[in-house]
Amino acid sequence: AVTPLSPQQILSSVESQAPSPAGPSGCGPVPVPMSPCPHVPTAPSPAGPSACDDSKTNLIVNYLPQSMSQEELRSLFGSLGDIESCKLVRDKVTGQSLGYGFVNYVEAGDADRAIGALNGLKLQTKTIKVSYARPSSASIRDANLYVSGLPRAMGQQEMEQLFSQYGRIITSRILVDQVTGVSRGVGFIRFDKRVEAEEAVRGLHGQKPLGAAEPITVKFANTPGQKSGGALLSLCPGARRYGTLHPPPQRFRLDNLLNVAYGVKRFSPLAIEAVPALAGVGLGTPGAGWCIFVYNLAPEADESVLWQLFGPFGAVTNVKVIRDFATNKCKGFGFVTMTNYEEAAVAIASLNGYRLGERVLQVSFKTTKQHKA
DNA sequence: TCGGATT
Repeated sequence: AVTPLSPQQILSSVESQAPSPAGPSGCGPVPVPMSPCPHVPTAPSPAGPSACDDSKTNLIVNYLPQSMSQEELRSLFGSLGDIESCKLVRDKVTGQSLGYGFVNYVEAGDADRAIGALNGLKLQTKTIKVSYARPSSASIRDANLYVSGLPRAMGQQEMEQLFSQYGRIITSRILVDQVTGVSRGVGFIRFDKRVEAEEAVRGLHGQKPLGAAEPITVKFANTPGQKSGGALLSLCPGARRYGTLHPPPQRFRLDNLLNVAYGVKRFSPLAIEAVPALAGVGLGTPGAGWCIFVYNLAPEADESVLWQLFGPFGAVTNVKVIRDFATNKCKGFGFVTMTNYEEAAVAIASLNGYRLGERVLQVSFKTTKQHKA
């Protein structure tokens, strides 16, 4: 039972925020699936060409803060006019906000004013995007592509230029390293139409961009919500069978940090997002985190070892054992991604030099890929 | 002895 914030409360909370850490696209790091408008007449519409035309009243709102509820969305947009319907899109399984929603006004003029008034509004750590929703249609579904192997020097504009020959691009993004801002060589392209995306896969998958050393891969993106498996294991890292290992006596906790630094009385997602230094490190920020290199794993080592070693130190979002392709044996190293810097640092300090059977682990933050001399 | 990557 959360009391919805009034628009004034939401807006006033904006004033105390630091500027949004916008990426190259000028937008926050939330997932931005563009989905068809959920406002679809279920009954045959009455005669008349404009009877079911929402194109001038129905808005899609992207980059909503994770914590914003449908009621808050309605409250914010309701301040600009009467709302016919309002829908925050949530994950089917978890009920978590997917960070976007739809607002359908009664009057087209209000929708137009809402774009002018609310597009670009900073809410907590996000900069919301307000635009007309495209009509719901099967042809715009599954039009989102995942691209990897991009040259590090390629920017968003350049990537769009490469793909735009296949159709109208709705959104694009290149993922960047959270510290250096350097491209991670992977990105997303959403086309207006699925057939355009299909053509782009046919035309660009395995191709080398002009001047590039490596070919890119182009495939349909995973639907948001499917995470890399095993995350739940980190919640029950009970195993101690690798010897005496002492998890940090003093766990670093977000709520403690907040209490100390900001005098916040209790833990809440809203409070996390209100703290600039912690922005984007909460739950639901896939792809972010601190990557840790683990060396001297046994050939038989598997992912569960890494979960068990690192889980006690805090939030682990991903683990990976690197294996030889032919033998499927571990090549002696692996990677662990942890959400919080402090927890990662404690894990490294605790596990570097840790004896695992006959082996002594070397654990450090991952370095940048070394290139040959 | 530092991958592949999924907003």
